[in-house]
Amino acid sequence: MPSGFRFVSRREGGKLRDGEVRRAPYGLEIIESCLSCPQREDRLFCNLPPSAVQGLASITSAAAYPKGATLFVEGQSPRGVFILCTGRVKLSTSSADGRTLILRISELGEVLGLPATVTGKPYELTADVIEPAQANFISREDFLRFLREHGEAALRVAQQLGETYHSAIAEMRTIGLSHSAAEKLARFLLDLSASHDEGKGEVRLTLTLTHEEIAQMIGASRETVTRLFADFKKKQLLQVKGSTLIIRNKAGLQQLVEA
Amino acid sequence: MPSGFRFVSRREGGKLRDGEVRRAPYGLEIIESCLSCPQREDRLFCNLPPSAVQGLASITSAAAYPKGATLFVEGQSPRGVFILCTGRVKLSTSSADGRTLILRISELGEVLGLPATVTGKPYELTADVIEPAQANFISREDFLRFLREHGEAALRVAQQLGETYHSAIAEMRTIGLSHSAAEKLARFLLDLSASHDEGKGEVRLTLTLTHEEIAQMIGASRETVTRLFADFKKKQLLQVKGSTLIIRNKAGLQQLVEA
DNA sequence: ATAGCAGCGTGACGGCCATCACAGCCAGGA
DNA sequence: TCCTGGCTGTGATGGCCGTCACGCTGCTAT
Repeated sequence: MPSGFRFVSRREGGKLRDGEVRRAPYGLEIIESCLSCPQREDRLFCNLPPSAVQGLASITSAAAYPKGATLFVEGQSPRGVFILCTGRVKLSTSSADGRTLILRISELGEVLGLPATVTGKPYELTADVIEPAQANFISREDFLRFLREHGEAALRVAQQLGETYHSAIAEMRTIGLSHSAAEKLARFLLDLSASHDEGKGEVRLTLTLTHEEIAQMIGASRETVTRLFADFKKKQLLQVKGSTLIIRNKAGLQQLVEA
Repeated sequence: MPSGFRFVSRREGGKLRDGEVRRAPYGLEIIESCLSCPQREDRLFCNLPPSAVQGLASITSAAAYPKGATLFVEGQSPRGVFILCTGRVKLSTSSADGRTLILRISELGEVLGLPATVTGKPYELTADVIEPAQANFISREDFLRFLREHGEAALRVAQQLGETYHSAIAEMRTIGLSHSAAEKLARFLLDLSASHDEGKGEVRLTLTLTHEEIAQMIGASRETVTRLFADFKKKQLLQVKGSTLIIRNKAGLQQLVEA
C-alpha cells in the first residue's frame, strides 16, 4: 500500500538554480540525442527500422526537470514512460512510517516507469530527480499503440524489463543474504565498482550519494554507514577525497562478502 | 556470483514416489491443458490468434518433474522457459555460505526462466520443484524466434515480466522496509491472504511451507519464525490446524505492519 | 519394532545495530 | 557577517534476534 499520495506535475516541483535554463518542451533536439544512439546497441530503441524511430519521435515530448523534481510517485496509475537523456533519477519505495528503500539510481538512457506502463498497474516506485535531468515522455496510450504496431520494439521492451528485473534481484541479494551491515556495504561498493569497471586492484569512482542515501540503499541506518566508512578507511580498504572514492583493496572487500 | 554450479538434467533429480507415474515427455495432452486456458485472460499465451497458438504447440515439449527436481540453477546460461501446468516450484537464490533467499513460489500457469531467456543473461534464480510438477519447455532459440514472428506475444511477455518485477518489488518491501521480524512475518501473511482473497475478518489458507522456508522468504532464522508463530497464536492473531492456517485477526496483523 | 530423519518447540547467551543525543563542519542565503 | 540547514562524526544504551544446543514429535524405510 502506498504511503500516501502527492500529486506532482512534471512541470512543477523543485526550483531552478541560477544559470539553469529549462528547455522548451516538445523540442526535437533532445529526442534526437536520446533515441538515436549508435554507440550503444543495447539501448531500448536503437537499431530499429527508421519508420519505427520516426513513429517514436512523433509521440515523444521532451522536458527538463530540476533537482528535486518528481517524475512519478509510487501508487499513481501509470501515465507513461520517461526516457532519461541526461541527469540522474532516484527510484525508491517507502513505507507508511517514513522509512525509505532506494532501489536504484537511473543513469543516462534508461526507461523509467516501464513495468507499470506495460502492465497498467500503479507505479511501484517513486522517481525523484537528484541531478538536473532531461527526459522524453511518452504517454501510456501512445506507447502501447506503438508497441502493438512494432513487434520488434515490444521484444526490446521485454529485454529491458528482464534486465531491470535482474538488477532488482541483485539488490535483493545484497539486502537479503547478508549477515551484517558491513557485508551489505561491501556488496554495494563492489557492485558499484563493477559497473565503473577497470583493471588492477584499485578503483576510482565518484560517489554523489549521501550516507543517508547509501543507508537507504542497503537497508541500514545513516550512523551505521558513517561508522562503517570510518572502519573501512581504518582497515585501508578504501579512501575518500571529497566526492571521490578510491577502493584500495578490492580483495579485502570481497573477503568481507564471502565471510 | 552463483554459489557453485550443479548440473541438473530435467530428467533426473528427485525420486518417484509410489503410485506416481512419470508422463511421457513430448505428449500433447499437457500442452493443451496448459496453453489454452479460456478461464484466465491474463495467462501468457491465451487469446492469441490460432496460428500463434499452433506455432507455440509445435515448439513445446512437455515433461513431468518429481518433488525435489531442479528445473534450472542460478548462474546457468538460459536454455529456455518452462510453463508450469501443475505443481509448485520454488524460486530462490543463495549465497556462497549457504544462506538461501526464496523469492517466490510459482503456481499454475506461470512462466519460469522468462527474464533470463529473453535477455540472454544467466538464470538469476534456482527453480526447485516442491510439489510434483508438469511443465512445458520451450528452448531459447525457438522461443525468441516465436516472439520475433508474433509481436503480440512479445507484448504479452513484456506484461508478464512487468508483473514479475512488481512482485519482486513487493518482496523487497517486506524484507527491506521492516524494523522487526514480526513485521516481516505479518507482511508475508498479509500478502498471502491477499492472494487467497475473501471477505470478512477471517481468512483460511493452506500453508505448505516449512518454518525454514518461511524464514528464507522473509530473511529471518527458522527459530525466529517458530517463536513468532507461537507469539501470534498467543495474541489470538491466527490459528494453525495441520497445514491449514486461519488468520483470526487481520486488522491486528496490519497494525503490526504499520507500527 | 526401530532406527533415522525432517520438522518443530524452547532456553540461554551474546553481539550487532537502531536509536537518541549532540557536536562540528561547510555552503548558501539574508 | 552571521545564521540556518544539511551532512558527517561519535558516544551511550538497550533490545532484537541469530546462533547453539537440545528434546520432542511423527513419518518412512528397512
